[in-house]
Amino acid sequence: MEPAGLERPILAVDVVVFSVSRGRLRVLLHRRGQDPFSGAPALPGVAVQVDETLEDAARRALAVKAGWPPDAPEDLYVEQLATFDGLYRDPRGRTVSVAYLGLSPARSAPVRKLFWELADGLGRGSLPFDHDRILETALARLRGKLRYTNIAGQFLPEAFRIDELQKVYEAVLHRSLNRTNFRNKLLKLGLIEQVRALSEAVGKKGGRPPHLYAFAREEVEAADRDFL
Amino acid sequence: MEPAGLERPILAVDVVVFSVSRGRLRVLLHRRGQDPFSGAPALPGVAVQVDETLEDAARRALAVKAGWPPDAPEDLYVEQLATFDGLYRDPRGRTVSVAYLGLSPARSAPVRKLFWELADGLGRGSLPFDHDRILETALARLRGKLRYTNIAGQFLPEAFRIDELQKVYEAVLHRSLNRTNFRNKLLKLGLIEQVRALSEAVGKKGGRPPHLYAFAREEVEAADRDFL
DNA sequence: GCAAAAGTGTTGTGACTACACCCATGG
DNA sequence: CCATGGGTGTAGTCACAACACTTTTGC
Repeated sequence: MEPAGLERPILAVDVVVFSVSRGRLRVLLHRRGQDPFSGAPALPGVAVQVDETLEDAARRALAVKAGWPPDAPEDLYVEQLATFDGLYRDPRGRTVSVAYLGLSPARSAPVRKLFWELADGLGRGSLPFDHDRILETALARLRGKLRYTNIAGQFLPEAFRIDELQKVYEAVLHRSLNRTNFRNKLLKLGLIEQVRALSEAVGKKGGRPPHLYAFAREEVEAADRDFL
Repeated sequence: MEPAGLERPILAVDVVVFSVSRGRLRVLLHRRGQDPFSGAPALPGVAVQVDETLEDAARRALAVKAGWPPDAPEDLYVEQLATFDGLYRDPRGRTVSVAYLGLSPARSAPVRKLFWELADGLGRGSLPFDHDRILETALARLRGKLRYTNIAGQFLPEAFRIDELQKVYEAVLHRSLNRTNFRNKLLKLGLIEQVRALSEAVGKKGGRPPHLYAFAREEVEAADRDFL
């Protein structure tokens, strides 16, 4: 019934990796090496091969296209975002792209260089294909999940100070939060718990030494808020 | 391993259409006509063609596989759910499937026959491929969106009584809700608004005639609840 | 009048906001 | 001892669950 041959859409993946450093939300982009849009910054992406999962393809895109360290992708947090269709145009033919959302803690300098500051311009007509829309969707998902999951832990080391966590939230949501209530809310929700007092006050100029906290072990989807 | 030639995954769509009738949540299934799993009930799905969008493919699957009326798919609400990978095995080779979630109001008898009651067994080892997991994901999405969007309107006609709406919520969430508070909450959220008093009391045996309500026009994503 | 269903009001509880205040450290 | 942050307490407001009560119909 169906026409045989190569009359099928090409399946690809694109990856949006966010990171927070120096109080700013940043996104991983690479400069395209081939046409179309050669030289333009874009989300890393590859065509999916028959013998790899979508998530594997996403990690491969980071290594092959963006120069991510070959060992590092393994422990990077990634989740599927959505599948994009229609706007895509490519000389190779019709392409459907499964987008992935990745979150990375601040890392070594060579990796940090891959990230671009998420300024107001980015994501509004500045990226090729439909990457603007993918980026927009990724940011919306990230902001949504901050509210009711422990996903922000992916931006930080195992143990962290509450003020570090608050900076992450403020960078992602792009507005300032009340210090006291931020603290109380996350603690009462059971999202984070105190680990131990900070012994090493690294390069502080004063002030009471903070405690260290960690996100609760389980992948908290924070108790589906009841509807009535 | 894989036959040479088509060294790319096959792209397919599967559709989960829910409906509520007689106080029960139901899902559209069809009996497969070909191997594998010939004769077993399954979600309707087709391979995506180069010249159609994913959503078009999803609507085509309903018409071709499930016998959905050819004119009706146009106004059926559908949204993309997620893309499934890995578990899928098919003689034609590696397949990646983009799942769609559809919501249908109660309709004519021939269409109603396509729906299966969502009993406790369904979705737990009873469907072929990874359709159990797709169904589970669809239900979770539907329940989530009930809480903060006007999506439930897709199950009902333009104007409806509040008790009808409550039955929809109860069927989907699978628990009973407090009549008074259900009413107050949806009204205060601004999700629904009164249209006019009901003139025709169709076959009622008594009681005060209800008002008619409608969902607020816009696709209310109900004001992103602020985080602090 | 009485049952039945729709619609309204009331009260207690708990969450969130916006503060003021106390604590522990470096210089 | 004071500047600098970390940590705790509190009062007002608002949303919400539970439930009693009133309204409007059919019979």
